[in-house]
Amino acid sequence: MFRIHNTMTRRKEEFQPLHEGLVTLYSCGPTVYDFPHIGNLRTFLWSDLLVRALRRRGFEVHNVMNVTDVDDKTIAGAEREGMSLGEYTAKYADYFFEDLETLRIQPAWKYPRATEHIGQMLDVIRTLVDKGHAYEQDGSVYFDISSYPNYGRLSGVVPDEHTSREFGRLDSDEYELEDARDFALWKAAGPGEPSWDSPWGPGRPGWHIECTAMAIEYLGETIDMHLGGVDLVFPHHENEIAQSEAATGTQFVRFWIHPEHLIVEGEKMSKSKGNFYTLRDLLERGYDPVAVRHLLMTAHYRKQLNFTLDGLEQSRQALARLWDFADRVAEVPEDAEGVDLSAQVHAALTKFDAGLDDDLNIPGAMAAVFELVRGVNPLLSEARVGAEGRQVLDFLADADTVLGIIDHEKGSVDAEVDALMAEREAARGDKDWARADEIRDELLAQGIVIEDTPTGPRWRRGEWGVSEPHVVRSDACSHASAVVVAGVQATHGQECPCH
RNA sequence: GGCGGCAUGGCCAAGAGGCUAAGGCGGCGGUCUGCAAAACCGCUAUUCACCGGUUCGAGUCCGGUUGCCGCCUCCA
Repeated sequence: MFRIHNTMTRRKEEFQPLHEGLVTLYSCGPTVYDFPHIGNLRTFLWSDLLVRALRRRGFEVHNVMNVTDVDDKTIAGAEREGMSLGEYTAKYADYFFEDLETLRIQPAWKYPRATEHIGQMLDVIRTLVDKGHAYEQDGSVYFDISSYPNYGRLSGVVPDEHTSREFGRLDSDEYELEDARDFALWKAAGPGEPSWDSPWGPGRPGWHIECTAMAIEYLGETIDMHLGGVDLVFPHHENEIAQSEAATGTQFVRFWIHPEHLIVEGEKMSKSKGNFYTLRDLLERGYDPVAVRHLLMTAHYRKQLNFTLDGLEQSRQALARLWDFADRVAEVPEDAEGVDLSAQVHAALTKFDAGLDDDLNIPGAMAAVFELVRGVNPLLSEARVGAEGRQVLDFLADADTVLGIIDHEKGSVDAEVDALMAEREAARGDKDWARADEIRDELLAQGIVIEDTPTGPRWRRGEWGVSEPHVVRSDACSHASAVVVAGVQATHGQECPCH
């Protein structure tokens, strides 16, 4: 039984989809005007984890994430970089998709672009005007909040004239509105701005209407889940509800899910504070993207995550433990005799599922994985794990369909390393410790750690997460050429001018 | 100013009133090892920001105080 917190009711509720076996999920996606920062990515990651958890529960999931490619920022950005709006947004959309892939975020079912759904938006706006929920003024169309009595139910925020005036919305708005709270569904084109034809003259859609139109287009008038960062609760999601339900006359969203923001070193992330990170920034510092993924999911989604470089280091160590464990289990010979592990694996699986089902408690689920690691590790050391180790590997693979952090490449060593290891074994046989240690040091310098176990020596990477050279795709950023070799921090430490 | 959220060991972080307060990282001691490494064991929170209250019983519920964060304005 899957339970999830619903912002509308402010409590955890048992989830069942409207249509048996199929979950419809709409997640607010990026506005493609800049590189995604780690805060953006955390929200997208939680959307990914939700989808993965639902799929593991046996549901088919139709998840849609919009790409906002027309608004004030994209228009201004295209102007600044001397590109067309289409070229400009395509460039940043590519960066967005690259980052998702780097973080092992599975592709959504659909990624609709706002500019490709202008017709559907105009349909909704026309319906709202016809039904008396919206009005035209000077070529723009506004939603009449007073026509929708339930406004404010999601956020608890009901702006009144006093609030609006205090924050200058009246002054800053060049239009004369009947009600200061009303928001734009359609904006009349300004000079030189990209525009589309409409019954009210050339213009472009307001931000809120895009989600309504595209959600209805792909998922229907009532969707099971809608996810977005907490900052979107008001006014974005509040406005979505108002315009959607006013247009369709039926419930728009059954479950509202809002991941909290992350903060950096205890403070809100902002460019002016110098604590603003993109994924690329972290990769250039030599961190493994999987460590970033791990760190972003260490705190429950409804709690703020304090993102620190020290935390990234902790994640790196935790992954090293996990990966080395998985390798050691995988290295057990097929025909080895061993003890029964089914009870331990079953306990881990039970606790793992309980975590996922309880409002997506990934930290709790992850604890189940580590408890199994601690339970099986001593058996490995004593060579008491046999063919039953397969159960452990199956569990890890199963858990990883949600977590997405366990799968990794161990890589291989070349013949020269093999030869050195053999030579070292021979030296040890002769009790030539000096030569044996010399070889071990030599391999260590190459980033390869040798461990002597009861069943013979084994090798592993010395610095999981920083030893692999990681080159950001050259077309993504011509300055990003950071290469980290064998656990040695990159010397390329300059800020990229393009960031 | 209005509204909302959070405060758990050195760090990160679970914990829908009641077994000895998960898990990860780090530190110290030990076992194992030719020495290491890894792994494991023990120690590192008689206590959950502070003050009251409800209850047989509260980290978990209520009120207050302090601190931090967020929304109210573009924002994941």
